[in-house]
Formats: sequence, structure tokens, C-alpha cells
Amino acid sequence: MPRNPTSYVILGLLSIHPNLSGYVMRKAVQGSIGYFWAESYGQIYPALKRLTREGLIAKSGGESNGRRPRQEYVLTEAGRRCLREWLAVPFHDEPPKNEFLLKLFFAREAAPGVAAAHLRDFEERNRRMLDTLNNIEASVPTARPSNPHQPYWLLTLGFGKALTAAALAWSESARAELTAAKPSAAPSIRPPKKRVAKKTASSRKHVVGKH
Amino acid sequence: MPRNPTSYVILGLLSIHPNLSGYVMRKAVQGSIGYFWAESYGQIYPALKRLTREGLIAKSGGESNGRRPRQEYVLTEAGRRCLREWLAVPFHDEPPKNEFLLKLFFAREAAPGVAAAHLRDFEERNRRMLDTLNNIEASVPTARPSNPHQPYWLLTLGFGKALTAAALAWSESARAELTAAKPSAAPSIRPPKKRVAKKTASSRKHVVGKH
DNA sequence: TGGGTCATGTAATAGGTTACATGATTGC
DNA sequence: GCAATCATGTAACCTATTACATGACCCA
Repeated sequence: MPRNPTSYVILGLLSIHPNLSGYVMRKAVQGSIGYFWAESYGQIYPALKRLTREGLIAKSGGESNGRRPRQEYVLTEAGRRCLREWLAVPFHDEPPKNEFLLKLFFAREAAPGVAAAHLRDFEERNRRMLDTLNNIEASVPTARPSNPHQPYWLLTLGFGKALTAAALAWSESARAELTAAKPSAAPSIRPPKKRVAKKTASSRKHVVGKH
Repeated sequence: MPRNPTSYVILGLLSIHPNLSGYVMRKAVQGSIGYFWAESYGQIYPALKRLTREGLIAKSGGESNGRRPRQEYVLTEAGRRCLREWLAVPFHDEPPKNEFLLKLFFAREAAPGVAAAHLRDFEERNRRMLDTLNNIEASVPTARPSNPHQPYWLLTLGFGKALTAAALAWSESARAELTAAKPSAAPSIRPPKKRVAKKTASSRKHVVGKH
């Protein structure tokens, strides 16, 4: 019986830390794997119900400290087995849909300045993201014992940093290229000295836009 | 009236090259923006129908050279306006869901070797991707006139190359870190000289896995 | 008393994949 | 003849977001 990604996120979180409620799972996703994953309540709560019904997780007494009592969950043995099996099967990577790149690709049709604006926006967001990731890194204890999951967390964090930094570097050079290549709206006679002029290129058999 | 991303992809493609059929649109997506976007026939054909009904595109005589006649489409003026408007609104970037990173993050629960296997797999896929992108780049004419969309294509291609290269570099160092950090299954007494030992770290307020 | 956050959930809708059906043509 | 590719489309299903409903507690 195939299960959706949300289910595995839940199983994974419970494998790291028992007794989580739907609410804190959502928060945990945002706070730890938010760089490459997202879950909404509309996904989590139904999944919790289903997983309970199927015996992969079980309700554990929700501690109600003054507040509304939280329904908490723990992994069952079946749940742990299920998680392990899923972890072992090869991942599939569909191309991540990137609306920013989509708009950039079609940007010739846009009003002048639109592409540059998106690029600035992109750059800014990456700058903030890199900041966030660095803060996370700084908040991690470098101390010896730590916890057994930490090596893997460090790897994903490192990935986030590396890719964000690369995106940032690219967007800076892209901005330069763009302003250099587009001095006026009608570049027909000698586009005045491209400054950056990095040799990049594009496009395969290109059904669309044969050159 | 809000439209789905697929619609804008169609409008965008037709803005670059008129007279495309659903079939070649799919191919064009794979061949040009496949690095960061995907569309299935199940999305494209209904979208074509709807866009035609709404007057954003129109059927253009499908040329039937021996084969089954293809239904081709062109942009209408309303379609072009609609595309322009969409291009101008800020993009929203949801975190791209990355199953590889998800499995890596939870990998402590997996059987030994699983994380390393995924990493090798990831590395290999990125290597192939970089190859593909380089081939695309090589096939682009460096000649002067070219076509007006090319600067934007070059930017997205450059992005793909930069990010893939960064992912590749990361995965190589990650593999080294992983093998260094995990000599046996129970690293409790002095994990023998980590070789790479790049200072990375992880995790924010971390509801899950407080250290 | 009003806004923020804690906390759980449902319903409507949108977005997207997969499998299937159909049939022609090309190349081995 | 058979497999692959061209080419269009539909139906069933899964995935996911958004808005909404509910209510308590905290703090200013």
C-alpha cells in the first residue's frame, strides 16, 4: 500500500523525536527541513488519522499543560519498518518547478525592466536565505556528544548553504550580464561594449526558437 | 480569472514560436526548460482547450504532412497581454520538494550504507545533468545575430550549470564527510581522525531533536 | 476587549500524474 | 509483422493549498 510523502515525513519526525502533535510537526518541518520541504495542516492532520488507522503510529497521552490538550503520537514497530523500507528505495527527482526561472526564460515578451526586477528580487531572497542558514549553523553545538542524527542534518544544511551561495553568485553575474546586453530597447547597431561577456550559451535541438 | 502555470507555459512557448501543437509543446518543455519545469499531456491538452475557449490562443491550420494532422495554435492579442501581465507579477518561491534531501535528513534510521548509496546516486545524476547542459551550451551558435530570446535562455542555462556544479561539488565532499564520520555503527569512543572535517553545522530552535 | 498564538480539524478547489484508448506511420 | 514514434485525448486518482470553523489562553 503506497503512501504519500507527507506520511513519511511524519514517520521520520517521530523516529527522531517521539510524542509530537500535528501542530508541532508542522512547526518542526518549517524549522528544520523548511529549506527543501513544506507541509500544510490540510496534509498533516488527515495523514495522522490514516497512519493511526493503519497502525503505523499510535496516540500517546497528550500532555495538557493548561492549554488545550495536544494529541501526540509515537511510532509503532510497523511504522518504523515502513520508514526504513522507504528510506532504502531510490529517490526520484522530478525537476523542481521554478517559477522564477520560468519568468526569466520568457522575459523577452515582458516590459523592459521586468527581468531585472525579478533578478533583484531573487538575489535578495537568496541573501536572506543564506543568512537564515548561517544563523542555524551558528546555533548548533560543536560539542562532542551531540545527537546521532546530527551528521545527516549537517549534510542537508551544508547542501542548502552551498546551493544558496551558488544561486546568489549566479544572480549577481546575471544582473551584470543583463544590464550589459540590454543598453536600450532596440540593440541593433553595435551594442556598446559588453562588460561581463562571460561565454555562456543555450538550447538543444530546440523545437521552440530555432536559431 | 486566475490560470494555472501550465497555461502560462503554453502562452510563453507560443510567444517564442507560433504554430505549435500540444505534442511539440511537451517536447519543447522537456528540451528547453526541462531542467526546472515539466508538463504532462494530461495538463497540456485540457489547458489548450480552455485557453482556446477563453480566446487567449486560437487554432491555426494544422499542417498534415502525411501524418495525422496536428492541431496547432497561435497567440491572440488577448493571450499576449495575459502573458505580459503574468510576467510582471512577482514570482513566489515555495521550497522545492526534494526527496533526496528528505531521505538524507532521516537517514539515521536507515540501514547502514543507504545514505551513501543515495549520495552516489545523486552525484551520478548531477554529473549526467551537467553533461547534458554542457552539450546544450556547445550546440548554441555564438554567432552575432541570433535570436532575441537567446540572452534569457543563456541566463537560465547558466543557472542550471552553476547550480548543478555546486550540487556536484557538495555531494563529493559530503560523501567524504560521511565515510569519515561513520567508521563503524557505534561511534562512541574517539571516532578515528575525521579527514574532511569541514566546519558545517545544523538546525535552529529544533523542536525535533533538541541537542 | 482585542489581537496573537496555540491547537485541531474539514471542505472546496486546484494542480498534477498515470494509465489507458485510439490509430497512423516509419524503420528494421 | 512488430516495435517505436507520432499524435490527441480522457478518466481516475492522488497531491496539495486555501479558506474556514472552532475555541481556549495570554498579554497589553
